[in-house]
Amino acid sequence: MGVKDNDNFFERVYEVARLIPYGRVTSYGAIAKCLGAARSARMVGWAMNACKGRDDVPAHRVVNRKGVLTGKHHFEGTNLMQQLLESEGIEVIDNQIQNLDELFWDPMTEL
DNA sequence: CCTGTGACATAAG
DNA sequence: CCTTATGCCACAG
Repeated sequence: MGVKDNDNFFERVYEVARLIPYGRVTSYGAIAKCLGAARSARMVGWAMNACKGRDDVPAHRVVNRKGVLTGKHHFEGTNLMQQLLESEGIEVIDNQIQNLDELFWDPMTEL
């Protein structure tokens, strides 16, 4: 329907992001790798920037490799992202996800 | 076609 | 821990 259903890369990022289980997180690089563009981690983040307005995309579950909420500044307010994560049972201290080892969800491994 | 940009990743100091 | 620098790639203008 419409002129273009898929924007490809962006849509794919959103698709993977939607698959992130509740109370879990993943990294930009992991998603990028899952898409076959392991070196385009920045594009994933950029896609997130364009995800504003999409309730289907839990961007708050996507963090950087260290589990740091690097993109929190792109959410409304200053601590919305952290609140969303804590709301799912994820402990966040100083913008960093705790127990990342267990919470990390790898789309390559889990899928 | 070229340039700028960006919520990363990695390395180096 | 911090900042800088480089690579890397998709997209917008």
